[in-house]
Amino acid sequence: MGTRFQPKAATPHARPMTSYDVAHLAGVSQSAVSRCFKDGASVSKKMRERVMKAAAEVGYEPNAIARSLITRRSNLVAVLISNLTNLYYPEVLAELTARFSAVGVRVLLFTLQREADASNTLQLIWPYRVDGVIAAAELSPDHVAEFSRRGVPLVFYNRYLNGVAVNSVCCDQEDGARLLVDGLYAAGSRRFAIVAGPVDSIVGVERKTAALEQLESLGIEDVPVIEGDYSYASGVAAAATLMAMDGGPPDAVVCANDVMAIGALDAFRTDHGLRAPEDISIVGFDGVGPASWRSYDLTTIRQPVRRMTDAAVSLLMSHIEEPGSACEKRVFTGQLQSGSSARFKS
Amino acid sequence: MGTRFQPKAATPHARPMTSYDVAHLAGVSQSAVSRCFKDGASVSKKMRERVMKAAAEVGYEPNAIARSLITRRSNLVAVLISNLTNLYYPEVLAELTARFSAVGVRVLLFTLQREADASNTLQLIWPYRVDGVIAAAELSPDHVAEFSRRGVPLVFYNRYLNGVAVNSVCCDQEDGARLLVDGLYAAGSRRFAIVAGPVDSIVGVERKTAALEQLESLGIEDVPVIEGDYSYASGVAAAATLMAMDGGPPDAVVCANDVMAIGALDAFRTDHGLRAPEDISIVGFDGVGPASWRSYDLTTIRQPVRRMTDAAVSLLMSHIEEPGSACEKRVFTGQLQSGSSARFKS
DNA sequence: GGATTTCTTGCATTCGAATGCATATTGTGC
DNA sequence: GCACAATATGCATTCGAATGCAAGAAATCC
Repeated sequence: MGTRFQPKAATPHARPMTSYDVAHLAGVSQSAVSRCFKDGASVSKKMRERVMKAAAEVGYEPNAIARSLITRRSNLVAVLISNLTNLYYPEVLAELTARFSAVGVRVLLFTLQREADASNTLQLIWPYRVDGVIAAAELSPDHVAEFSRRGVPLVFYNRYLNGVAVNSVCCDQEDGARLLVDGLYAAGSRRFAIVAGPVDSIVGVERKTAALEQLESLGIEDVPVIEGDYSYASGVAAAATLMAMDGGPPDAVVCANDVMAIGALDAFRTDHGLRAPEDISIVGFDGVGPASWRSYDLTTIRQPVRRMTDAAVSLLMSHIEEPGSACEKRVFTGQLQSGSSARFKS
Repeated sequence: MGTRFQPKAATPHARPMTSYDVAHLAGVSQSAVSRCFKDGASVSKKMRERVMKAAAEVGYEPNAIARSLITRRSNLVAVLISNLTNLYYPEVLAELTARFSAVGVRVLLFTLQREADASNTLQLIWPYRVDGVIAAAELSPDHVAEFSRRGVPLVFYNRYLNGVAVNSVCCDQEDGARLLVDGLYAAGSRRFAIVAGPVDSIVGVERKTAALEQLESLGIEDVPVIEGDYSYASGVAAAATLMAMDGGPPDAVVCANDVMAIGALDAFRTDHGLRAPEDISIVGFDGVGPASWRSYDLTTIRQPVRRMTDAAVSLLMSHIEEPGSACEKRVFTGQLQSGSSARFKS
């Protein structure tokens, strides 16, 4: 077999231009180039023009890595999300990246398969010296302590830790749960059931607890609670469990999120022959897209994602600008979205 | 008003330890420390122990920024996604980040609101000297040329460019579309309609074109095509349009994605009183979660997301390791997922 | 016009880890 | 125990931009 000539790489892949290249071409010093790319720096108009012309000519872009090293500011934030498959999070993530983009910050994304991955994931984050972190995942108090020890600002999204000072942006779970319970009660429901989230989900527990308390204040007790995991399948399973209860199914089911509500609704109708809202009322929480689909038309609490992500970003940025400022919890009220999945009176 | 004492920042936020700190504590040189954190380097066992002990003691972690600067390897890849609200992408994104994580690579996420944002977004990416890019968004040939000029590996996910050499991982759209058409035809459907994706979506066009060609080969012509935008609402709208057609609605509707199929299905049933599959057969494409929900039970083509993301990651990594290797297009066959939304015979 | 202030600019150093080269140490063979 | 090889280590430099300091240029004032 004859030897073949190995063709050279198609392009020489000229390494990126540096400020020295630009400086050389423009006949000025490297520091001058650097200053031209920093606004507020002391540069004469003439200098700026010359440098910018040279920079454009060679296609120079400042190296963010080198800049980060000296300024100790990476302009990177990490976003931690526990399960992206939860229909609610993609919207949050899209909003977050858009808003961070707008303030010149790049997003490093980390998804956690299991909550236990948090420690490992944090180890991956530290070396990159991110300026801050948004966590839509469960972190332990120890984790939080590590953030403050390192001086890395942290903002929780729809979670927080009891008894630990943290920044957090939340939807008012209690208020939402009460609204839902009240509306169902006012429309005549008396036999309630709750499909809760997993016990390690703070918002899930809050929604459940608030609903139970509100029911109790209305004189309704011994409400059955089924634990789900926020998935469609667990909504379906919950419906089956509720159908098998002594005394028959409830007439109102409060679910800890929309997807379980949808699962339950589907199961009650398809598997068990019930009609909603005639035979059973079902409500959810979040206001995800599919909740508005004609087959479901769910009564739910729509979280104000825009305003919440807005708050999360500005909260994080302000802590980045002024390290050590006091922690803050910002709570937003969700909006009742009334559909035909429940007999409801607000 | 009296002046108040400004309390000092709660913690002094000791700046992160450096390799020099470790070296000093261990009584060795900085280079020794550096070598201990690089496997394959020539370090004695005794040295490694001493250094690791000192490192653990002060809580040292290598600074990835500094490392990137000297090695010219950021271990960062950018993932571009056009619309995260498309139900199909969150799963892709989660898989991608998990797989990149596994090979020690971090993901910078960029979401594009409008396709026109691509140029701007690329400008945000270059300064970070990412090692590579995965694009699930439309890029122009000029954009692609810029990648190769810069020597930055690029892998398209479910898109490509005609006549331009690019790396790409795709689901076999034609094959899937043919499968769907054949099954519908075999079950007796003769009056077809197509709900297509937007014209600037390559996969959408492929699915449509392949379906039309297959229909033609079966002797079915003049098939009405409605253009949608992949949203639920556009599926609903398409159903309305089809209902208003001369000669009544079709008996089989091939939709370019699941969400439009779901929208159409909902609309046909709820708004127009048709039953599926008795009166009308509807099929989708993607195999997203909601396609399997009881209310829909869609017949669709499930894209092998696991294998596709796997391929995308390894394709990108191999081009990072060996710059300039030849471009490759890897096509995966989707799997027919048969549901009750259509009369179907495979 | 000369003195003084205000801008501009360049020089030299810094950020923190990696690495080629030279030197020191250890190990091997006889 | 000696010569030589193999391995370990340190020194000095590098990556690319930012910045304190000092010197030079321009603007201001009287």
